[in-house]
Parts: sequence; structure tokens; C-alpha cells
Amino acid sequence: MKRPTIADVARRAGVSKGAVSYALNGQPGVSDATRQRILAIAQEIGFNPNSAARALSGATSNAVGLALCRPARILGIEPFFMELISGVEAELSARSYALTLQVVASPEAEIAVYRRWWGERRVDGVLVCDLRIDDRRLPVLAELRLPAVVIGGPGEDGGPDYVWSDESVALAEVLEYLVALGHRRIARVGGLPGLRHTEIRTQAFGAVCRRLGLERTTTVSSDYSGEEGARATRRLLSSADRPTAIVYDNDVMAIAGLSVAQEMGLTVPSDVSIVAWDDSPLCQLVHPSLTALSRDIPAYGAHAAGRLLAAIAGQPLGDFQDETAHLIPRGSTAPPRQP
Amino acid sequence: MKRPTIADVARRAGVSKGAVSYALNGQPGVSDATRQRILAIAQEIGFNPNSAARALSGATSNAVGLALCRPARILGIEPFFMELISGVEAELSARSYALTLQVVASPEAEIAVYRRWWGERRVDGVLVCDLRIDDRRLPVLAELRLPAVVIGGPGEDGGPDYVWSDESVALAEVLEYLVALGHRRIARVGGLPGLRHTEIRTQAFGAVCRRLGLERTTTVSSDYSGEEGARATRRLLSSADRPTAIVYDNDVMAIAGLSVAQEMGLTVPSDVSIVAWDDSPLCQLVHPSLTALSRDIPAYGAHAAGRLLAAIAGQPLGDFQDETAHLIPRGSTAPPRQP
DNA sequence: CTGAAAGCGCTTACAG
DNA sequence: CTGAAAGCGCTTACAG
Repeated sequence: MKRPTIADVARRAGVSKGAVSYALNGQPGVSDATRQRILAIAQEIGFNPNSAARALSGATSNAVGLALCRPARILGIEPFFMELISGVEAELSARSYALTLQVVASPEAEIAVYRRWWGERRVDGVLVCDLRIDDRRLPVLAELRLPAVVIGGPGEDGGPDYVWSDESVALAEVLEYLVALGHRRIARVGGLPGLRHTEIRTQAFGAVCRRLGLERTTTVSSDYSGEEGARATRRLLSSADRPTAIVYDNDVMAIAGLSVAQEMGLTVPSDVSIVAWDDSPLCQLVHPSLTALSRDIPAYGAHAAGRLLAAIAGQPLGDFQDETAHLIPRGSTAPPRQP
Repeated sequence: MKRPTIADVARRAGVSKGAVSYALNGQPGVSDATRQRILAIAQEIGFNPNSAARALSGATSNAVGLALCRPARILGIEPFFMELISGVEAELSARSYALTLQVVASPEAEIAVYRRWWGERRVDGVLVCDLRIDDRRLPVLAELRLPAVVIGGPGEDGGPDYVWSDESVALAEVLEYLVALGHRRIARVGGLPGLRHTEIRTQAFGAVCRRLGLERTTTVSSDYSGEEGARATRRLLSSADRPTAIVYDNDVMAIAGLSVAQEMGLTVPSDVSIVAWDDSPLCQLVHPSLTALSRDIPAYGAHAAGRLLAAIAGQPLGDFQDETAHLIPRGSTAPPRQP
């Protein structure tokens, strides 16, 4: 089957290729009647402009890149990324943009991917996840002048646009709720150290605990995996002065923690309360269901994608503070059992 | 920053653009010494061939498409897809291919995406998931002559290549194991009806149960979601003659089922045994950990991607039967409690 | 083994 | 408002 080209449309419409191009792209230069006729013919013969030819003529590639730097086993189990991608996709496909996805093994590999994408003109811009302290990717993107939107922040001035959500406020809501229930010894199982939002949460955790006058405020670091979450939980629950409530940086670790508590003969929530950050359907699959910090992840992705398209069009919209996660109390939190 | 082009490389090497192209693509037509020199210069100035120009010159687009037709909430929670994508990615990036991902709402939308990709020359081939009975996508792909590999099978003659795994044998292993433990009333919570592999499992379930002389063999249909899995489990466990073992078509439903059993005051595994199809890390996060049918999903994806690249190169390798899932017994299965 | 040239299918100034 | 033409950066026959 031969693909129809712009020349086929032009021939059938009795106009030049240039006119077809103008009509298709909504440019001035053709009369309204001609435009309608051309559009109808293009539709009729199923014409889609060759994306390579388009990109080569200096237009955009109509693709956006997303490089993910997490091991497969963590990517698979974290509902966050798939939900984010779904949202990104929804926005992109509404604007006829494609998403080019690449899983990379290290930040260096990710930078190499950006350079290659840029050299190949594969993508018009990129979405950046998992921002680190002093992130080396940002200077490279700036050097290449590759439009970018960072998911997670807040950002500094002069960099790319950020789409972010206030982690500190969300964490404060959790801690105030636990304190209101009567908890005084609260621990946190944090995500991968070195990630920007992990550090923000760690700082906020300390600050809010001090403000609320809490005695014991341990943060144990992990890597977001269930195994690490389980290990951290085991350590916390084995200590002499064990916490009565634990906050986890993601839902996978919270579920692992719940399982460890049960395995150690503790009852959730009366012996230990559990709160999960990120509320995927997983939280409602377990028994008891998990109290969680919830927010609309697909929408978060869609906002980031929308901002990126604006940046690509040369009209960066500036940073965007997305909805703050809100606490959804479920069966895994309750007042601590009186000693 | 100006992107280096093939002309820049040619100038610095003192050869024609054609020679550079031959050198870069491993074609004959340049001496070995010249080739080495050209390669070194390309490397040095960070040259990456413009993918649009390449695609336009009749070469390939060096991209492969994957359209996913599942709601966001199911995509997010099913570790299967992310693991599959990781494997696909690993194979593609080793061969410098990009993955273009699109989430679609319906099979019709998916067909439209294929037509558009083909018209735009966006991708050189596609990976097809979730095959249905009388799948309408296949004739369209054949009509467009768009190379394709179907993930899941087995396939019929004359179609695209399939990469598949023997579901019947895996299911037989599960049922024989449960029967050996002493179970006689075994139920199954199946996946989305209409999907090819769901139907294969349903037929196999009936056949194996007959062969083993089992009395009660109920299959309840669902949609792979935790909610549906929970609902189906509640119905099964409320029946007068409730099953002593339940096999679930994915791990998410199995976890939901475990939670329902606990909520109904039943003990797993002594009151009811649970087996999950697909063994993601989730299965080991819950308590008791789930007995599961395990196989290497990233490898499955990698095999499919490798076959697709072969098909794109015009050398389809034929159907490929991947590893059969094997049973990993864990804490969720045991002999039924004596009545 | 190498160079000059056509051509892929668009977009976009430039004339009319 | 429309047409003819150059040009994007490659690949690939075709001469030498």
C-alpha cells in the first residue's frame, strides 16, 4: 500500500503543494473555501504528513522524551510511573504528540540519551523525573537548549519550568493527624537519599516534629523497594522504644511494612499505625486498608506535559504548583494502644 | 548550539558525505583506514545522524510503537506492563531503537493510531498486546504491511510472528499441585473475557479439571482490577459450598482476594489457598506471601522486541515459545483444613 | 575505493 | 491569494 503524500492531495485538489501545507497547518495564504476542500480531500484519502519530512523541514519532531532511571523491578511495582505516563500521554495525544520512552541505568546514561535525542532531533523536549541535589542533567539540557519540564520541585530561578506539589504541607497534615490521635513516637521510612523530594521530605519531617514537640523522630532511608521497606520496618519495630506510627515514602514500602508488622505478631493499627505516601489502588487491596496521602498522579503528568508543550512552543508558562496531597484516613491508623 | 551534520564530519575527514554515510552504516565502499578515521571524527564532534533525514531517505525511522489499551488505573497497578516495557526497552536501546508509547481508549482508537503511525512513518513496526478473539487489529496491520509481533499466543499460520508462553501447561501444574495437597473444590478468578489468553486459560482450566476429576470448577470473570477481584472472591467465599483454593489470573486480584478472605475471618492458607498468576514483587509483600506462577517478564518483552527488529529487517524469525511459567509455592497454599 | 548528484516529502520565503 | 523553487540532512544508485 502506497502512502499518500502531500503531492497526491495537491493534485486532487488542483492546487500546489504549498497551498496544501498552508491549509493543513492553519497558516494564512489560502482562501477558506480552498482550505475546506483540501482538508476534506486529505481526510478522504487518509493523508498523514510524513513526520520525518516535517521534522527535516525545520518543523518540530512532534515527539517528547521521557527517560526513566530506575531498575526494572522498582519501575514495575511502583504504580506512580505508569499513572504519570498515562496522564502525560493523555495530554500529548490530544495534541498529536508522541511519547518516546527510554529506561536508563544511570544518570550518566540518561545524559547520553539526551545528547543523542538532541543530535538526532528525535524529540522536541523532555520531561525530567527524580531530580537530584545538584542535578547534572540540568546544565546539559540548558547547554543543548532542549526544552524541559522538571516533575518535582520547587525549582530555582533561571532553570527550566517545574511542576511540583508541596510535600512539606502534606507531611505536616500527616503528622498533625497522628499527634491528634495520640502518637508521640513517629518514624519515617524515606525514599532514595539524594533525590530532591526525599531531602525535602526529610527536612520537613524534622522541622514539623520539632514544631510539634515530638520526642523520637527517626528517618530510615531506603530505595522505595518492598524489600528495603520491610527491612527498615523490621529494624524500627525491633527497637526497645519502638514507634507507634510509621510514615512511608511510597505505598509499596507501606504494604511491605504492614506485612512485617503482621509477621511480627503486631496488630495494625492498634500496635502500630501506618501511613503511605502515594495512594494507588494497592492501598485498598490490603487488610487493613492503608491510610494514605492521595493526589491525582495522571493529572500531575498531564500538567507537566502541557507545560512542556508550551515551552516547546517558546512560551514557557513558569513553575506550576500542583494540588497538595491530602490525607485519606483508612483502617491502618488509630490511637496508639495505652501502655 | 549547532548540531553537527554529516557534512561537518565529511569536511573534517576530507571525504564526501557519501563516504561518511557508508562508514557510519557499516556499508562497503570505504577503506578500513578511512572508516576508522571517520568514526573517530564523528565520535569526537559528537555527531548523531538526524533521525528525520535518515527516515526521509527511505531508511527506517528506528522507532517501534507500542499501544496500550487499558484504563490508567489498571495499567498503573499491573506490574506486568512496566516490566514488559523494561524488557522491550533493554533490547531496543541496545540496538539504538526508540520506543514510542501510546495509551489508547479502545481497539478502534488503537487501529487509528496504527494508521497514523504508518502514514507518518513514525515507527518501523509495532508490538501488539492483549490479543482478542478475531482481533480486528491484525487485518489492518497486514493491510498496511506494518511489521508486527504479537505478545501472547500461540498464533495461526500466515499472520505476524508471535511470542507466547504455554498457559495450559502452567495451569495444569497449578491444579495438579493443589490436588496433591488435597483440594477438590478449586475456583478461578479469570481476567478480561474476550482476551485470547483469558479464553485459553478458561478452556485449559475446564479441561484439566475434568482430567483430574474435580467436582466443582467455577470460573468467575473479572477485569484484572483489584476491586473486581475482591468482589469475585467475596461471592466465591460466600457460597454454601465454598472452594478451598482459588487461582487468580493476576497478582493484583490475588492480593485483593487475600484481603477479602482475611476480612471475612478466614485464614489463608488453612481455610482457603490462593495462587496468583504472574509473580511480581507484590506477591512477597503481603502476609502470607503468595504462591505464584512466575516467569521472566522483562525477558519476554526483550524476546518480542528482538523478533520485531528481525521482522523489520525483513527476516521474520517465526513464532517463539517463551519459557513456561513455573509454580513458586509460598505461604498462601497448604492442604485444606479437614472438615 | 571515492565523488557528485538525485531524491525522500515536507515547509517556507519569494515572486507573481 | 497562489505557484515555483530552494532547502532541511541524510542514503544510495551511478559514474569515474
